[in-house]
Amino acid sequence: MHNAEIAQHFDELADLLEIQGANPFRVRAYRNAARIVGDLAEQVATVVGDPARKLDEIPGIGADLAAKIATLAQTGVLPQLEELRQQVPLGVLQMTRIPGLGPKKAAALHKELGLTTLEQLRAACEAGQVAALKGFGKKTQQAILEGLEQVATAGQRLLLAEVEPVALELVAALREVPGVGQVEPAGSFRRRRESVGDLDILVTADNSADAMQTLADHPRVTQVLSRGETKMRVRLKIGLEMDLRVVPKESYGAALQYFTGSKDHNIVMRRRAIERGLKLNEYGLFRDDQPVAGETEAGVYAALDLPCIPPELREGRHEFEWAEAGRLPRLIEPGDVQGDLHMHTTASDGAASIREMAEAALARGLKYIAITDHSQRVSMANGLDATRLRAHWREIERVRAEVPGIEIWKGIECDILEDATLDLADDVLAEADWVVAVLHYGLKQPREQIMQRLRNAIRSPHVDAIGHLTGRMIGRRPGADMDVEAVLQELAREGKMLEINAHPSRLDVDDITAARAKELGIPLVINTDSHAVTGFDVLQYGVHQARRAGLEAADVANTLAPDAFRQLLQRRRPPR
DNA sequence: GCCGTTTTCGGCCCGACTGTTTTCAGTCG
Repeated sequence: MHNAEIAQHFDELADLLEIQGANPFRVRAYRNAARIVGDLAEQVATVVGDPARKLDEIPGIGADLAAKIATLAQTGVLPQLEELRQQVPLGVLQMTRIPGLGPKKAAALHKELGLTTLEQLRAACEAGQVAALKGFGKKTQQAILEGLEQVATAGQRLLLAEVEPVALELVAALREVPGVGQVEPAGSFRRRRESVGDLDILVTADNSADAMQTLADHPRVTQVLSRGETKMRVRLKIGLEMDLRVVPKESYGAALQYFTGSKDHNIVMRRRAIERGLKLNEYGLFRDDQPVAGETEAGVYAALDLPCIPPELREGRHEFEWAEAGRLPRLIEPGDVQGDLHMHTTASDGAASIREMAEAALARGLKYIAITDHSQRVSMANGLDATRLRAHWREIERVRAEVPGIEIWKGIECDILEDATLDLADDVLAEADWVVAVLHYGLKQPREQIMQRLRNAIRSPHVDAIGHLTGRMIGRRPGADMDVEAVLQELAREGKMLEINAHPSRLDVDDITAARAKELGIPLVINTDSHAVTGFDVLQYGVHQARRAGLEAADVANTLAPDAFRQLLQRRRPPR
């Protein structure tokens, strides 16, 4: 069983235990374990099979959880979970997805009214039975009825790039409000996660009323869900919920730290505060109610003996370990990138010519690009066969003279076919300056066939890098089933590069895989996969993903100057 | 269920808002 599935099992176990009223800290241990396993780059199944490796050496995993992980990895079944599923009906678990209904209330509905499905819950609400229950009332009953509708059209996470324009618009509107000081988006948006589940915006002001009214009246907002003195929650038209928090300016740093999260990161921060006889909350860092820090984020970290950890690293993974050891990476920045090695032109499915792409890249400060149109298999995208490709490359050579100041490389995005061969012959690929090999078709093939395809591609002397490794589309389709660790080992062995595809719906490879690639010394390349001159704008998303992986400029090959990149390529290429 | 230069037992992050309550539990982030 894969890590992601193991994580899901532990989360479900935690949900079920919570409904049964188990010790909340025990529940947290399971949730913790779900997150830890989900974040592991390596498949636990391989660790379990290795007698030299021990799962319970991972912080947060003790003897008991290690045994349960091993059971799940090997058998795919956890007896304790099966037993809980018998005891708690699925419908009761589903009730906790209704906003405002938590494990306690769901358990009460089950116990007091014998409800086991969402349909029964609806009927009980309509019959007025729920309002009569102790701890419930008319408003709760009405909220459940409305919540049942929402569960049907469940609020999905949105892509970071979908949320960004709306967030920036709301920030701009709040900055206009008289009396408002700083306005800053926080939460997973500030951590630059690939998708955002809800938006958090922090405001400093002595009086929250005007900021809250501005938000309530904003055309992007459809409904005010709750509104207090310092906190307001609204629903946005794009389908996301948003929290507005208002704090005084002396609390800005502490509040920004707190609302940026992640939850796991903050738990460690607060524990550090306690260890030092301090208390940390969103208003500041206090010793005996006297403020020690709070105005700036850096001040809060410094008072806890830490450098200011970049938001992208605040996931409760390795950031504290790195910070303590003085090994916090100097994260890559968008301006570090000098080349872009994955883009399309009108020769296949792009919207711009070679020259237009080169000029747009030059205008953005790039020093080199590789034109990588599709290979013939991608007929839908007008993919190139050998003849057309060679003509295209001659055209590239011609355009080089027209656009000085930028190097234009003859590249190809070569499909790795379903039968594990490459879409173009070796003699053609050998003429390319840059070959990025990718999976487009047959993503649902069995894992072993996918692995065979990737192995063959990586071992080809003509392939320089693997592009959008899994083929996933975030929130729309999963990637191909593969043993990522084995792929990375193969890349490291063969000295090949790995792409971080910057397109916001791909961001493939993800942060965890990129971090593991760095550990193995595999050079990453961040590419935009542009299909138009505006395509270059997505570079920042790839860089943010790299930052979340803890990558420095030195870990990303296309931060090199053109000559240095070419040398790196030559060193890593086997003789052709 | 995890963890230990305060501890192998007894802790485990902290506060806002709502609704149902007359002082607080549940939910959420």
